[in-house]
Amino acid sequence: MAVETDNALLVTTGKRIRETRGAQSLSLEQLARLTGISAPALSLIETGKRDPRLTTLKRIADALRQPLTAFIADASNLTELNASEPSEGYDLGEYQ
Amino acid sequence: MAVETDNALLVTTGKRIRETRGAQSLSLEQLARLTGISAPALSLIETGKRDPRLTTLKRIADALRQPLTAFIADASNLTELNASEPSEGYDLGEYQ
DNA sequence: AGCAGTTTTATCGTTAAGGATAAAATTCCT
DNA sequence: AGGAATTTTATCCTTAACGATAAAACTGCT
Repeated sequence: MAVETDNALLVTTGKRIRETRGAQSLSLEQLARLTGISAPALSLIETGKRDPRLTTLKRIADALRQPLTAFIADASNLTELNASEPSEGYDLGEYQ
Repeated sequence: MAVETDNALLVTTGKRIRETRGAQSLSLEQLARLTGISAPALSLIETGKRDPRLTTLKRIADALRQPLTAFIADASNLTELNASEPSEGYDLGEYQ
C-alpha cells in the first residue's frame, strides 16, 4: 500500500515526525543512527510514502523523546454509536 | 520480528484492542469483516505476536470507533518530560 | 459427555517494510 | 555562481505483515 496512496494518516504522521526532528536540529542521518532505521526509510516515513510498523514508530518516538501518541494524527475521531456492518475503511463520524 | 519478542508495546496494545472488542461483544470474525483484516491476523495482533502497520491499527480503531491513540501504550517512555509543548525546547547538541 | 462457537496456530502465496548502497535532486551555505 | 550537506529516489535483498485456508485448541452450554 503505502507508497502512492497518499494516506492522510501517514502524511500527517510523517509531518509531525519531521517537525519534531527539525525542532531538535537533527538530520535524517543523525536520526537514523539514533533509531537504527535507515535514512532512506525515515525519509519515506516522513513523507507519508511508507506505512510504518508500530515498533518502528516507537523507535522514532523514543529517539525524539516524545510520547508515541504525539505523532499519531488522531484528529480525535471519536464517533458516536453506529451500527456495525460493512468494512470499507472510513468511519462515519466526522467530528465529535 | 514480532512473534517471539514479547514486546511490551505490542502486548499492551493488543490487550487494549481485545478489551475494546470484547466490550462491544464482537468476535474476531466480526471484527475481521469490519476491518478487512483476517481473524488470524487480528488474533496475532491482539496477543502481541504481530507488529502491525500504522494503517492496520487505524482500520481497527475505526471499526471499534475509538481514537487511534486509545490503543497505543504510551506509558513506557523512558522520559516522562514535557506534558505541555512537544516540539519546542529541545536542545541541539547532544548528538552529533 | 458432546457440540457449536471462538480463538489459536500453522502453512502458503503475495506484498510491503526496512537495511544497504548509490545516484539523483534539493537545499543551504559562502 | 559553486560546493557541501541534506534529502529524495531507485535498486536489490531479507524479513515480516497480511489474506486465505485449514486444522488444532479452547470455551461455553445444554
